[in-house]
Amino acid sequence: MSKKFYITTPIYYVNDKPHIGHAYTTIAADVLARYHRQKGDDVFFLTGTDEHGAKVAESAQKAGLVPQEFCDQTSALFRDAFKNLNISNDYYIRTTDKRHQLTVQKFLQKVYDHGDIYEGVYEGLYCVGCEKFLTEKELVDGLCPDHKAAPQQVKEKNYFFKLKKYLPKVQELISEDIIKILPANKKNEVLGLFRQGLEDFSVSREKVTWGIPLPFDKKQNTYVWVDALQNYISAIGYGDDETAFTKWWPADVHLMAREIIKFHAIFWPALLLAAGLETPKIIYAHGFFSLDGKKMSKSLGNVIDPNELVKKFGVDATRYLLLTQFPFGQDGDIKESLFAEKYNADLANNLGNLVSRVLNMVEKYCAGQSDREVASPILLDGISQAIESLQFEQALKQVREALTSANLLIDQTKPWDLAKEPAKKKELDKLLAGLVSFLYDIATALLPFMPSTSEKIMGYLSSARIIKGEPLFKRIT
RNA sequence: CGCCGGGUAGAGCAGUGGCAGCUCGCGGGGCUCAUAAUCCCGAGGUCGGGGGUUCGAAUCCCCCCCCGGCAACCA
Repeated sequence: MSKKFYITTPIYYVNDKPHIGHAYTTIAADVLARYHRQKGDDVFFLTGTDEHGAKVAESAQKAGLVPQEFCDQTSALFRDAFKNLNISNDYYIRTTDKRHQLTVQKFLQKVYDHGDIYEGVYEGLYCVGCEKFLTEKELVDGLCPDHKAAPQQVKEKNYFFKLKKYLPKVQELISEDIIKILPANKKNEVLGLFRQGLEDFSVSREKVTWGIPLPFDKKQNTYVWVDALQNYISAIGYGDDETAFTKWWPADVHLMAREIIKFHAIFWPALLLAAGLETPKIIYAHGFFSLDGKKMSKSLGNVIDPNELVKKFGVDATRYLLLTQFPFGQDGDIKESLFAEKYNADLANNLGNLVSRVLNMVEKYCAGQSDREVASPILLDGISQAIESLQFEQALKQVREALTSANLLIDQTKPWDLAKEPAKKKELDKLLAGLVSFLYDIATALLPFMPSTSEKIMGYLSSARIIKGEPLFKRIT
């Protein structure tokens, strides 16, 4: 019986265009999804877009669109970007989907009936011009930066979730790794949040018009985070398709960037407990990019569009380059100028050229005939282990090292000399068969990372008459 | 004392107790199957600073300096 594997990315807020950070998380999730499929697991891989909230409504207005149209447009940008990156998600959820909205209402009703949502008062600084609450941080000299006006202290009726009631339980689940938070330093960070103290949080907004109405008070809309988190259960049929839901839930991995870990590690499990559901197994928070030492931000104008990378390097190289910049769990700096360098060194020279030289020799010296041997468990096991612990750069490093040693082996054994002596034909055949098998293993290992390249290599090697073919990665000059 | 990262060769980064490594770049050499690719040798490091633990520290502990991020609604 095959194991089920349910993996998610965060759903991306449509207030922004897809950038390299979105691509990074989604590619990583895709690698895991493809790896598990390759292993024979039954995989459900979810990604999508988060579309409600005041900011979206505001952006829509600026764009001269009604919110739904605006969301349709931006959500499509994400969908296209992921298609470009060869992302193999099984479902693409949008929080404006009818099915999702119904789920959110069912879920909240359940929590409400359970007595864990109560009426309270939200107090904050409200800017009439923006028609929304501002945080202290957003203010400039105590004024709204857009309207140059002092915000008013305003109270509104809100519904609150009894987070505090569930904190001890959630803390226990995290401490005991029932909810496993990775990497380990992120677990410590989350446990630190418990020590600093956490308050009940508001699950609704009275003045935000673009959202899902609360089932028990239609005048209020669901707070966007509460809405968003539930994508993980609505996508697999909570309250709608019990068979599917039972099959997939709980999630095996929620993958995300580190800035949203609190919502996933604390708020989300607490809400799930209140609704009587299981908590996710692993919450993995990866690092952030900085670009040339600067924080990636729209105002600095240093945001990289993943579509541009794909145009320049191709899909597989883009996937490879993003995952090999720095260890997955940490933050790291990247320089766009180094991409081409790494592309040439690792992909064109090391991998691409090795494939070329092997294929060419088989074509020339063996009339395109070569037998393949069985896979080498040592190489593949090491790589599997690295992938399962989400050490993608480690996995790819092992591939790189293997390629280097194969290049060395060719130089040492000099097949071109063997080819000159008919007496050594057998030795030559055996050598090349070994290399062909080796490349097949490499292609197997690379399948989750670079699916098209991997298939291309396998195709070349499996052909009845092996020929040199086209270079896998052309050098960039 | 707010919390969390980071500071390792010219550049970019691995490495969490046992001779300091990888990629690029640089200098020299080899090979010719291959995408001017590949392979070998070499130069280049007080592992931010100081103190401590240890037979042994980039790695563990303490103090300090510098850089970045987070600090309740930021996807």
